[in-house]
Amino acid sequence: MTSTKMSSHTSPAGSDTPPLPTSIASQQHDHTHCITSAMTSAQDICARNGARLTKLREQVLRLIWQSHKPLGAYPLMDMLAAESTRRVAPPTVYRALEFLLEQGLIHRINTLNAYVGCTHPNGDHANNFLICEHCGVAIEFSATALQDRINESAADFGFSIRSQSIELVGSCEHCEATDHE
Amino acid sequence: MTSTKMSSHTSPAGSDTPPLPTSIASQQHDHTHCITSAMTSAQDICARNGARLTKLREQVLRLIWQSHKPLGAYPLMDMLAAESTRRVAPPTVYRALEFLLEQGLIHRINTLNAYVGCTHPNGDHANNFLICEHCGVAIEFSATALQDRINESAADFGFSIRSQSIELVGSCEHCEATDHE
DNA sequence: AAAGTTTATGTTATTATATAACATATTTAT
DNA sequence: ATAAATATGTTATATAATAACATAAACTTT
Repeated sequence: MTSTKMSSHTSPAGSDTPPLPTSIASQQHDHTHCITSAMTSAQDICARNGARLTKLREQVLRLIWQSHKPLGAYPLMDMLAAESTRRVAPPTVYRALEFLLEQGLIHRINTLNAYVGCTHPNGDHANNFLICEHCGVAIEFSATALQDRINESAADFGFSIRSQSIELVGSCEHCEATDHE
Repeated sequence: MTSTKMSSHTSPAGSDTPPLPTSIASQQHDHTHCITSAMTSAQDICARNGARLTKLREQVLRLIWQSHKPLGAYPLMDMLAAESTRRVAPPTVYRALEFLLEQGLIHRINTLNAYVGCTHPNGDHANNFLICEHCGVAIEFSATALQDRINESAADFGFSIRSQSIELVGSCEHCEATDHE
């Protein structure tokens, strides 16, 4: 059995999320790969949508992808300012975020008022997250059986879903194992 | 077949939510009953918890229960000010909200930054909502099958859930039927 | 009932998050 | 080259929430 980089990107049993590493939480994955893959994917998607991934937007996306921890708009603004000579104002950040949200390249985590890269911007884009209170990492996941129950619940009430937000806050495997008071 | 007040409080098939009227969305339910029942229930719960449901806290809860539409802290503040002679500052509101959240009497809707009365403060308190973009009503629901899939997804990742937020945004049955552009 | 303790509320200031409105620059289309 | 559309810059402001400290009300102990 040969070990490759991709071999660390396995899914837990029962989950539909295919390329999404459990090990994101344990910081043991090839994150450089995450970034380059996200940037390439972003270019493809924007090209396909006839949307312009400008220098600024690309820079914002790259900064968000520095980690799997949702990043607030103001910290992001500071990072942009640090990489630039001129000052950066809120609308600059929020417009880039708006664009990236529209293109499905990032998600907004409502419980944190923060933004994180979408790990499967091509597929379902289901917007389901496991958010660790200890390390700050947000793990995106999808599961057909879960989505079926969601759709069922909505149908029971005659409700039409336009967008959904499922955010489970707690402790990831790594942090649960580690000692945290 | 005799028609009673409670008869309107039926649940859709497949849902576990027992006393929760579909008709909340269509504004055809006995809302006075919602309020009085919520206030009585609140008193019981606080008494049981040894928590003090003060005049202010009760007033805030009553104001939140004026409708099934999540209410922002600042609108709530204005309503409090309108009912009083003195001015009301944010901490007054937020402390009352914090108390009511702790007692499980209200929920915070993250996608709206707003607060709504909990329609089953005794039971699961699952924090699942259908939020209508058109009329603003938030319908709380619970479903065992859904919760099972949620727990399953978390377990797949070795994740321990401390709190969860499921918010489905779209159109309620009534608004979907009605003409809205 | 008086004194001490805890809990709740009042008050002022500030932090955090996000958007409105308008100006300038850049890119795309004609 | 010009016009139109799109993106970014800039200033001001709206909206949401909390920190820090002062006062008041409620319970507790004697």
